[in-house]
Amino acid sequence: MEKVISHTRQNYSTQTLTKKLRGVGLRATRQRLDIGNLLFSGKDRHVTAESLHDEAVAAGIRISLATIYNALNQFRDAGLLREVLVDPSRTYFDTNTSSHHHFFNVDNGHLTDIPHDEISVSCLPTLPEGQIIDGVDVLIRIKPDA
Amino acid sequence: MEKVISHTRQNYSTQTLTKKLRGVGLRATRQRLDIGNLLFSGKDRHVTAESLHDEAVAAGIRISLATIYNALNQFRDAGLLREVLVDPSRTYFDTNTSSHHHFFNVDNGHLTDIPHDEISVSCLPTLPEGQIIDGVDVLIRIKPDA
DNA sequence: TTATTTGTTTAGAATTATTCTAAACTGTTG
DNA sequence: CAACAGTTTAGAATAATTCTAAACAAATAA
Repeated sequence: MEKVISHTRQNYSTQTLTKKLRGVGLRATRQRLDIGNLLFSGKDRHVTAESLHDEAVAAGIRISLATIYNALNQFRDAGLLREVLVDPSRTYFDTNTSSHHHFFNVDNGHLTDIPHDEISVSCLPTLPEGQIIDGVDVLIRIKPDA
Repeated sequence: MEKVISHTRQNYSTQTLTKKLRGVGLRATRQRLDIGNLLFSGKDRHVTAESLHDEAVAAGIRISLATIYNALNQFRDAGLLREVLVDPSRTYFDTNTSSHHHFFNVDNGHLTDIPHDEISVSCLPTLPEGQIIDGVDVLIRIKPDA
């Protein structure tokens, strides 16, 4: 029986990712590197724990669903991901953490970013006593014409 | 053993409520009248299935949690309530169905309305091909100052 | 009014997303 | 490399919500 040495997946530099994780106080474990690789390699993405797990499994990555949940929550807490509210029945995460908003296609559940310069909120409202703004979310629900 | 005739709760006219329900194709059952009474009697409200059930029980209303879920979903589908996205772990309903937005206090979970004239979204963004707007939600998350 | 039909309620089971537990394991630091 | 603290994991636990199917009540027909 031979031991198979899995060759390193490395679209996004492992070194860069490691720094990113260490920078927010997380150890660069194999699992976090693997999913970080899936999340941060290319363009911005929107995932759920389940969808990311499916993708990892399809890519031959050995990782439990619980670890995906842990990592997504840690990444969010660390500011590496942003949680987006679109559907009360599941949680979506966005790799784009910059200030921007979303289109949510109610017909097929697809979520897309609205560049921050394409929308603006005139925030006149008086905040309740002693409160400050933690964040602003704009969600534009869209559906097929007619 | 005497039969107790429960006297009618009637802050909000039962007749008006009955019309409201019939108007959207729902039978005016005792349970729907009772919770309609809780929801539409006074000022605008924000509830969850659980919170409304607790309130009903406290008011001596006999109604199961499943019925609350059914009714809230039916009321929402009928346009009598509006679902508000604030917390992926539970669903909130707003009795104010007019166009308006929300403050969500992340510290204590309280939800308050922002009058529609106190905020505006400059909606320049180009919609994806063949799509139209179904609705726009603005959520301003607030927290205690420092 | 009574009978029939169809919609509604309900308890409890089932489902689903998510978190917890505690044991095995692995980065990291000295 | 030793030791510790952080991490992963399978599986159990939890919590919100929906489902099931039997009892019941509102609307309608007769």
